[in-house]
Amino acid sequence: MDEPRWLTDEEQKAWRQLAMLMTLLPPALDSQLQRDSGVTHFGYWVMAMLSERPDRSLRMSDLAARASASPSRVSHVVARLEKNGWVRRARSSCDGRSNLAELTDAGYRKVVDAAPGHVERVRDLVLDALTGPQLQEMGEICGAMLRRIDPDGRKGTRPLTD
Amino acid sequence: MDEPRWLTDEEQKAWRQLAMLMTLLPPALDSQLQRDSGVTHFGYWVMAMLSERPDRSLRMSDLAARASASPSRVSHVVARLEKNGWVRRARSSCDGRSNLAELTDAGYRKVVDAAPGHVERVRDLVLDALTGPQLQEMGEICGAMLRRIDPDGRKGTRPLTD
DNA sequence: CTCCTTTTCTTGAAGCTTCAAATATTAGGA
DNA sequence: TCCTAATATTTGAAGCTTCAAGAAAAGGAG
Repeated sequence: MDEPRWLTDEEQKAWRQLAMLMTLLPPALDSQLQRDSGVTHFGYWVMAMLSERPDRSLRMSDLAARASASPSRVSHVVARLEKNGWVRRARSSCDGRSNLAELTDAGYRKVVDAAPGHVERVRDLVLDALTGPQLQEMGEICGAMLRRIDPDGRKGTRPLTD
Repeated sequence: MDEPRWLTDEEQKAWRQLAMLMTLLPPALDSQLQRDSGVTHFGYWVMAMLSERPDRSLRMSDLAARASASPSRVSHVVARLEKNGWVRRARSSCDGRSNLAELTDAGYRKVVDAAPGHVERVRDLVLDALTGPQLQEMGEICGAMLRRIDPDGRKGTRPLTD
């Protein structure tokens, strides 16, 4: 029954700005990628993760951890990417439960083609909007919130034997 | 054909933090509200906007502007809220094109009931994660990005005659 | 007054995400 | 070995968002 600690004006103002950003930024990124490359921002993100690996592949669960998304979401997205011929799935040889998602050549080309336009958009909307110190500070601020949301910050996870 | 300006390590790191936050924060807020009150974060947001008005109502277009969302999205959401009996729609008397969305008594109660738990969550994940100066800085940083995304920052809009 | 344009809002379909449940495989213990 | 639990992933349905198109009213020119 404790009276909740309502937000001060300062807090309310800052929180509203963040809420607005969360509402407007994702669609702004999506629309550019969708229009120019026919990919979702999240789909692009997933393929970019794969493209960074030496063998262009990751276990589904590691992919999910790196993309900060639920296994289910990643599974659906990869299914769509696979339908487009950009990703291929194969069962892991050492653990029959695991699936490996691997970027195809077409998928790699897709990422490479989409990257410049996407980077430009990120620059335009995010990076160029901020001063150097602000950029630094933003990283720390986001990090602080992320630690609250996901205390055991998923990152490297398992050794990836296969 | 200009070579795009790729991201520096600093930029990449900061941007990834922000991207992760955009992926994780909305679901984190949604799940609390959905579980405890059966409302979406956006649905709550819309009802909260209405609840702040003296007459608990807004024109659909103003509601959309304040919620930073497309008319279509607001229309669908309000339709759902209306089905739940939380919002009522009525054609404006002075401009037959406009629709007024008005929070019902049940809707008002819903917002009031949901508010404490939601505020607590926002505190937990966002506000309590930051120092005072960081909070201030976050507001400014978000504001800077928002001005890039939506240069003519929608806010007060029209006079609301009715 | 009529026609045309603009504004405001809604609609339906398609796509994406979530949730709960199902499947398949490995691991651990009696 | 067999049984149970834990792990890794998928699936289908329900709900939400977007997109493109549509309807209705207002404003303005002729």
